[in-house]
Amino acid sequence: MDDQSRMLQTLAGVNLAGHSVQGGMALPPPPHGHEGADGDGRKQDIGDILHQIMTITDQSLDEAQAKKHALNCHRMKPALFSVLCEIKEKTGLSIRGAQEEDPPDPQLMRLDNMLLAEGVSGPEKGGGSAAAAAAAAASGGSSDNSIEHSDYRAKLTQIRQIYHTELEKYEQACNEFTTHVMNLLREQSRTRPISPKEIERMVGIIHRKFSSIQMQLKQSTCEAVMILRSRFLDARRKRRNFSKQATEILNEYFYSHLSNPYPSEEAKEELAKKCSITVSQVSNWFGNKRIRYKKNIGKFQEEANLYAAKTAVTAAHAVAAAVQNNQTNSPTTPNSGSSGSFNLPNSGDMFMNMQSLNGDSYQGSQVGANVQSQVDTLRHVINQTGGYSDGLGGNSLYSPHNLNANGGWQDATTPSSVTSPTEGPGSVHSDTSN
DNA sequence: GACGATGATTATGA
DNA sequence: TCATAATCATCGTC
Repeated sequence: MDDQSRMLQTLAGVNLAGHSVQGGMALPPPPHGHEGADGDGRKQDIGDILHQIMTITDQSLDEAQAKKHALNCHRMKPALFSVLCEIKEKTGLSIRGAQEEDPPDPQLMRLDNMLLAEGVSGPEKGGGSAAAAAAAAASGGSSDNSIEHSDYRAKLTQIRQIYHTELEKYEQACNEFTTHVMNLLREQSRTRPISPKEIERMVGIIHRKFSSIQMQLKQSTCEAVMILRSRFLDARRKRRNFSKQATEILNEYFYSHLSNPYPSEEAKEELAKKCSITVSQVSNWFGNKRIRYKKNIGKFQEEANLYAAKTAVTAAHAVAAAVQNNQTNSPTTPNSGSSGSFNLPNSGDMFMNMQSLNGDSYQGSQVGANVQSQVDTLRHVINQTGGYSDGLGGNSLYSPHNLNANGGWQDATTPSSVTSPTEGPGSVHSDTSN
């Protein structure tokens, strides 16, 4: 037996009077029977009320208001009201039993977590995001991606702003609608039994509806962030040629350190700073350069000559100045009869001769950390002009005799290891052993 | 669009 | 961990 019929029966139990309802829904004919005169009176009352209730919606607003007032003042109202409340309470319990204790939506939780991690929701993370930072760290990049980072941050901030604006709008709309519904319910509670719990339940329903809208908003935001992120990461993969100046700096270093083109960390950092690229980009560049140079020495010959010639003068000047300086500082130094000019050998390690220039090593002299590289360059020029031939080919001006038989660069015997005691900490000389 | 140059990535080895 | 070698993907030039 359902609640409604039970209600009617309950009402019938208190002597429901039979009445046909005019102009509207017809109630089933009430049972007639065995009631007395007093019962007839109550039947009449209830019949009136039912009639009024059933016809109230068919009437104009004024008429309805008048009827509502009449109903409110009816002597049977409290009894009817309590019955309705009882029924509604039971109905409400059954509904609550089915709907209460909603477990948190895992999808919503995921969305929330992601938005939080990306810095879209939650407290402001300085406009940045963990993703951007992680991506930067992963690339080993420091400042190279600053432009992309700021771009990413700006876009993320935009998304964040839109998200919060929309969220605010939704919340406002939700609150307004809730208030409106609550007012309506309170208003209606004058004529029909609406318990505070029921209002609460209604509010819950509204909130659930709005939260589903919110979820859509969160989903869209997440998608936007994902797209932005993938674009950002793709952009990072994009190759951009280094500036001409940067390439020149790197090439100069490479060809002037051809005997050992392995820049130290410090050297890399300095090169990176000079070229406005990252240290890892410098490493990449040298890695590529080494392998490509080794693979096709002939192809790089011209380039090598070019850079060697370019730096030769500088190198010569620097070495000469250093020697002169050394002579000035130690006038009685033996074997200083070279007068700053090099007795260049056609074979053997030029560097060793440089070392014996003053009858001693560079220790104590201020020749500078770049001497070895300059020697490399000089050696190149010497080879070029002096027709050094190592049998690799007639056109090998700058012969790669730094490459060992295995195709690798000399390591332990490279000048770098020889000069290491004299090199200052700030030297850009390569000392990375292979 | 083809092609070479070049920066980045990845697998591998010492 | 770093260097090498191979490879990918994009850029720049013709």
